[in-house]
Amino acid sequence: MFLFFRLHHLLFCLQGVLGQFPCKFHRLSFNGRMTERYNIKAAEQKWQQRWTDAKSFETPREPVQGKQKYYVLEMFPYPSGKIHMGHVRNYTLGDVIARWRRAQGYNVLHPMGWDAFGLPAENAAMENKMHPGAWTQSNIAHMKQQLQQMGLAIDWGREVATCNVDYYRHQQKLFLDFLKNGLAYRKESLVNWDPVENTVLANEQVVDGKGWRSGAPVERRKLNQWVLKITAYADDLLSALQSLPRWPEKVRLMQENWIGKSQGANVDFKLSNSDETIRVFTTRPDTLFGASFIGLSPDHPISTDLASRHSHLASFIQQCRASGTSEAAIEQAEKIGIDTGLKVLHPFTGKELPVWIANFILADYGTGAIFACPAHDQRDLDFARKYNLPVIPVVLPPDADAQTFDVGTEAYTGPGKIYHSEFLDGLETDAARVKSISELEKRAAGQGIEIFRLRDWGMSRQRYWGCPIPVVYRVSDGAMVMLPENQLPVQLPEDVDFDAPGNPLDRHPTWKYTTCPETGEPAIRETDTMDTFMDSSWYFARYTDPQNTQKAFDKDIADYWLPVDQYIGGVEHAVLHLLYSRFFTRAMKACGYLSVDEPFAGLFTQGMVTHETFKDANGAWLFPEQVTRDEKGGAVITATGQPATMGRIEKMSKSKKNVVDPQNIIDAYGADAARLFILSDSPPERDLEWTTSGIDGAWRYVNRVHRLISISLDGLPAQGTTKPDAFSEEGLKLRQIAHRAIVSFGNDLENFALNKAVARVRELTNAIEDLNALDPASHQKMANYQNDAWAKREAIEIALQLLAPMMPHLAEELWEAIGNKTWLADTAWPKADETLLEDDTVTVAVQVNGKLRATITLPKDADKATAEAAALAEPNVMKTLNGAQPKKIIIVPNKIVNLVV
RNA sequence: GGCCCCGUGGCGGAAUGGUAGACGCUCACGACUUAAAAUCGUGUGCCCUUCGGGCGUCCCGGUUCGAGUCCGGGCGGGGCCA
Repeated sequence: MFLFFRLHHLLFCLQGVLGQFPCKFHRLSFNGRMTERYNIKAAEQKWQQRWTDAKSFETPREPVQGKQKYYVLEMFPYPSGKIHMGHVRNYTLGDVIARWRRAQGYNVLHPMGWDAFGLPAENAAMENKMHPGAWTQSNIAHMKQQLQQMGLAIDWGREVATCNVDYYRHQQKLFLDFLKNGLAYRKESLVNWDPVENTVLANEQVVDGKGWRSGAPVERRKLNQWVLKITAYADDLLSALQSLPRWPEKVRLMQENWIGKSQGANVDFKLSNSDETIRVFTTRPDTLFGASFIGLSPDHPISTDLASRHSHLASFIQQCRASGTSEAAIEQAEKIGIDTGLKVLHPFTGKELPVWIANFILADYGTGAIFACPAHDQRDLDFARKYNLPVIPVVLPPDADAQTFDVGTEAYTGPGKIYHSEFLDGLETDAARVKSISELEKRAAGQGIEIFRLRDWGMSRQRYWGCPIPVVYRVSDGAMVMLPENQLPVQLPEDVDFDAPGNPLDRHPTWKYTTCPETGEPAIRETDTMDTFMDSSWYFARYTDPQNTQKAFDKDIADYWLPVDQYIGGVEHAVLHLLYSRFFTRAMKACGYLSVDEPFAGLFTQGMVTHETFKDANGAWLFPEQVTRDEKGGAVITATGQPATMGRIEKMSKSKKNVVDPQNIIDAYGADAARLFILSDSPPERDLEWTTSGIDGAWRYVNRVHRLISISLDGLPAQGTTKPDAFSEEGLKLRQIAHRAIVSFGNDLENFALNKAVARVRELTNAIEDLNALDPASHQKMANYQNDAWAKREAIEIALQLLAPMMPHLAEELWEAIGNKTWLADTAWPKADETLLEDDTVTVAVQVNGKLRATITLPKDADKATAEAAALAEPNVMKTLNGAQPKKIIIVPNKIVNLVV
């Protein structure tokens, strides 16, 4: 694994491990001075220990008076075993913000914990014969130690793990409160059922209609499920997105699409041989005259009823259930249907329409029934063509001719003029919708309605490793009974086996048998557990008061800290986790837990960490360290000399073998270098390509800064020395660069442009090097040169303060080395001196016809006449003008002079 | 198919409508070294013979004194929803 690291890194590790390992790199001679080389390992450990011992980043439980609060949160990790580069990026971003806000004087909350329930622990239990709890706890211990090695400014005193009873007991109480407030209910609903694993699968766990692990064809099954009433907030969750300006537009849009509000109408079609009606939902009431048949979902009550009497319908419905329940699965499946023989009457024309059962109609969207207008809906058209049903165009596209317009195999779904539609004729589609609805309402045959794509949240999982649902079912009458608070928590039993498929709780010999809290009669526990998304839907609130044993959290404390000021995580949670958390916050408010509406005021979604991929001649993936690059950019397999093909640059993943283990990086380069590289190359919202040369560059910078400051120590004035009145030209320049860096660095952080912030601080250290590199003889000829040491100290202090959020260990170490007694972690953010931000002179570009011909130096805010005269006097400008008189002269003060000829 | 985002040197990326390429990576040359590594210095968009000039931000068109940036139409890549 370590082969790909260069030799010097290896030696460096050894030096760290063995302490005073005699190594010729250990001491370097520079400018005749012996300089200690930076011992990364020792320094990082030293400061981590100091911060821990001093509880530097622990936040008091009670609100701090006189300070504004700032809650920084990164999405907590699943304890899979060890951290990956995505974690490094996520937690480094958050740490920079937390340390920076802290230095700015905010009362910062920056906690960490573990999303610790979930399926992988059960899989591990099956494979390794290890209890899910033990597996999880040991993963947590290892990952915590890894995160601590990163030097994160985290309040570890607030650590939570969702699998601990201390945490999930409150979740059970929360669930009961939701239940009492009508926000949770039991519902028979369709699920993806894996017949081999005997469990429900989430849609994303169904791949090509088969269970992702068992490979068995998934069935649609009706099951009693616990459901959370997220749809009660559908409208609010949608409209409140506008109150979240600090969320990425992209995420708000994705949630908007997910909630999927549509305006439409319910239309009642009367059956021709009875008084019963079929209610359909449509978003296109303007196309009602184009209706050619009625379609029912296979799970519509009428379908079920008919199937009980007609075996050919029953077997058709059975066939439909063989595919998954997701919209994508239904969309991709071939459209099939069957004529029921029933007829309905069109509410406007009175004409008879046939009723079909079709597999592409969703049971729980709208009413589970549609009217089909094949001319203007692609799915309806495909279906109509297949079964030879009529296609009646009623919307004329803007450029089409009514006589010749014909629908072939492509439905026209755009706007246009209505025709073939009696009283709607001549109207535009939008107006026709309105008119059609009012006409339906007039005839009591329907009404306008808004519906949402968002469904209630089915949260039952037939799993062991999740939060138990605190209800029981009385055996005598089957009644569901909530457990009273004094019988909480319902703890998971420890003695479970994973030898058989299905839910170990369900087959546990004793756990599920209990008594009814109301009557004392025998009762059976709910053996489903909660979806792990519930665990992560309120952890941000628990962090505000994590040690509270009485309740989930104190209301006043949660109200003080929430909403989270800056939440950071991957865009893959743009919909589910973030939407669930927004729902939970509203539900918790409804139950009196807190007073805020939105959990996350600011959201930042980071890009992925990617890496190049390699394959051998047989197409098998290769680890990057198995491959050597040649000069021409090709690659060969190091061991065999066979050529390797370079694949795309992709997200790091074990399956493609393009992973770099952060542990190896921290061991070889140190946490600061890893943090710096992950911040420097790409804007945080974009994908970052991990490269060896990139981390090498960051490592070089760590050592370079250390060297720079080590060699600058001679002649540096003591900390707190009074500022001299005047500096040399060079000294003044350095001061200006330093103070401008404070401003631009701050702006960059405000905008999350951390790559630019890194560039700014590098400019500053480059400028300090420039001053050091000045030839002493010429420097000493400058006025006031002896005061430049003060300017240098100031610049170094500012540089270290700006570096501190990114490379905290190095910054602390050097801060101490220049004689500071207090720590950077406790030092206030520097303030820029206004007088140093602006120059007396400015460089102005001179253009002729928009093309740059010269640059001139002018006093700041010079008047236009001066600028014009200076521009015209430039030799190169005179040459280009060649005697011609400018027709027009545009002067933007301090920026540009444009001569138009 | 609809909606959204993105296209800038060899590479990652900078540029409130105002000097395109900050900062870094790569590479080349030089210094130091017996040598190498490390480090330091110089150069590095393309083209022309230099001073200097020409061309350059995916393509085509537009607005503007001035467009990487704004508008319209393409092409290419990605995301979400179908």
